[in-house]
Amino acid sequence: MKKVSINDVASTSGVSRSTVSKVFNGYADVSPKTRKKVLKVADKLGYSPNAAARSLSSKTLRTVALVLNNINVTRGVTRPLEILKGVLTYFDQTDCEFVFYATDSKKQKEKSLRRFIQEHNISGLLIHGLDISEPYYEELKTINFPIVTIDMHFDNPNLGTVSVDDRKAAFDATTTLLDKGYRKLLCLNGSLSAQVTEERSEGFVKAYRQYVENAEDYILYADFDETTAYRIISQELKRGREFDGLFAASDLMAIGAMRALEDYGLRVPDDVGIIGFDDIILTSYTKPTLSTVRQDATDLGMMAAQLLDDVMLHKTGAHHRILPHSIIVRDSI
Amino acid sequence: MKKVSINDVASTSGVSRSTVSKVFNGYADVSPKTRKKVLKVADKLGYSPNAAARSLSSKTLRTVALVLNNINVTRGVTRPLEILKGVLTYFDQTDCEFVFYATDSKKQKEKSLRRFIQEHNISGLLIHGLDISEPYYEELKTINFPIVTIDMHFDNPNLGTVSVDDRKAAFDATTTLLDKGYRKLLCLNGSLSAQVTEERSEGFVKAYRQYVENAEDYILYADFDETTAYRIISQELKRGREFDGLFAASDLMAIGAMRALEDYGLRVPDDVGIIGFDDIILTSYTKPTLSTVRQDATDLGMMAAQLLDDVMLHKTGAHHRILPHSIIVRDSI
DNA sequence: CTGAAAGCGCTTACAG
DNA sequence: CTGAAAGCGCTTACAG
Repeated sequence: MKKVSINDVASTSGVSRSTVSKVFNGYADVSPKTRKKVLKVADKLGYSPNAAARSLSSKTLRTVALVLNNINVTRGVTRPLEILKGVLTYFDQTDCEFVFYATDSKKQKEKSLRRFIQEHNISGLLIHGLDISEPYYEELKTINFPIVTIDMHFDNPNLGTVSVDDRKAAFDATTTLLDKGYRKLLCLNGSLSAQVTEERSEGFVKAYRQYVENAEDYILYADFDETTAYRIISQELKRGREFDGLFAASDLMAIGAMRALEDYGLRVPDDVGIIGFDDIILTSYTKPTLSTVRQDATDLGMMAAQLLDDVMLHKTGAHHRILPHSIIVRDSI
Repeated sequence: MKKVSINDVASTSGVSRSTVSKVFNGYADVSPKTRKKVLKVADKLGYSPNAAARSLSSKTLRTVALVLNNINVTRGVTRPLEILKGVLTYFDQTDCEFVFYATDSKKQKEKSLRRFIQEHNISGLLIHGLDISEPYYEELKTINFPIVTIDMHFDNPNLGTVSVDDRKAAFDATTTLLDKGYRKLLCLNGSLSAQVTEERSEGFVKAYRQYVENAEDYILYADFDETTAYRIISQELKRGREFDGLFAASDLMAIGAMRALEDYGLRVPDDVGIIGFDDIILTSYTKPTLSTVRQDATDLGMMAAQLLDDVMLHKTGAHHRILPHSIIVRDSI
């Protein structure tokens, strides 16, 4: 496959490079006749403008990046893929170049976000999945650049954010449990290194303190993982902890807890009602099926892309956009 | 954030652009002293070579692309993400630039693979998920370029391929069913528009014809999807089709079939034994848990990346590398 | 409406 | 060991 450049198109259609460029960039000051000829030749030659050259020379071409941290740590969690899908769906209808970048703690140490941005001439960036202990998290606190964070917010007024209202979502989940008549609740929250964790605690407390004094005391911290949840709940049961309703901050933890309860001889939802978070696919396949808080990750991705686009075009300042959540009631409560 | 270019580094460290470039490309003919100084300045300035410029000017820089078709059509299938992970894992340890490209039928019509390759100066490409009716499938038949296809093979000797041995895998799955004593089998195969389908049919037939005359007659074609599988199996049952063992060409179909059987009043594995294909996460969560053919998609991605790298470096010609599969026996047989 | 020329940020022979 | 210069494939004022 030999390369065909703008020069080839120019010479074989008998016009200058400038003109070819204008045609491909939709400038109006080209005669219809010329335009047509150029397009025809380009098509015959199989010409497509080189992205690197465009990115180098153009002042207006925008390239946006989606940075995903810790991809695929857990099988069964398709969230990153869904976010990616949403982001692509949005940017496919724009003229932006799209760059995807998967990172992790190690890579973050080697290359700062600023450098990545420079390297790829990024004009706007979406980022998801950071732990509060990671380098990029630190960097985001002070950076000034068109960035939209997904599921994380910072004090930094330069950053846009998109997420569900985690406080409200946790409040709603807890309230759902209470409405069903469960009164002795437990909240199996995620890792404190995740930003959403604290907010979910607050939501739980806000709802539950209508019934108990120190609602905080009924919160356990885990790591979003099924196995850990299984271990923790098993322990609690052995220690004699009594509860009849459980709000877990991830579906995987809810599933782990469900297994622990079963193994201990308790039944869901008769002895203990459970509600999870995320609405991953597994929730429809467990027995009993799992009630949960649904947040549509594809919508979240689209929303993030939209916000970033608005920010880049100065249609709006950076701010926090909320994705609506919903409570899905299945058989576990 | 103001950009810092090679010129900035050159001038503030008092050397030429050439020298800075040499430092960053690991050339040996730079004095240790100069190298150190340049690196220090670059670090202070936050300099990182611009990828577009490098890609434009360098004759040696390799950029590889992963093209994924129809990402995320089905929730719960993490395969694309796992492949991506494997590919990244491999290329992270090389000096290749990595480009990710999500496509679909519509995009394929708009931009040929050749054009994509030109646009991004690609020197090697990985591709997954094509249907035989799609434009890129057609294009791949004749293209001559370093390409490794994942889960598809072509007569085109220029292309490398990586996959499990689908014929053998289907044979092994069927044999497993037979070994467990099931004798009246049914094969619920995927769509004929997927390439693996025919091979799996062959594997099924090869194993089953030891027991029946026209093993072909016991193959049904669906589309890998749970709902369709449910519908088809329900129909067959109503029509009076009798079988005590089912090999499904995807776990999702196996699950759909399982539900159809249950709804019809049959029990798995007592009345009908089921084995699926892929080992998606759901298999461990259904009741009964699902036996299946395991293929590790992350390994597949790594293997594909490895092969592509070898081909690009002329360490080997394009050929077919087989990923080992294994039979996972769970409660459904 | 068209094209010559400068420039984007690099790399790479090549001369010294 | 170092640097001047050409070139990668484009875009974009600018002159005509």
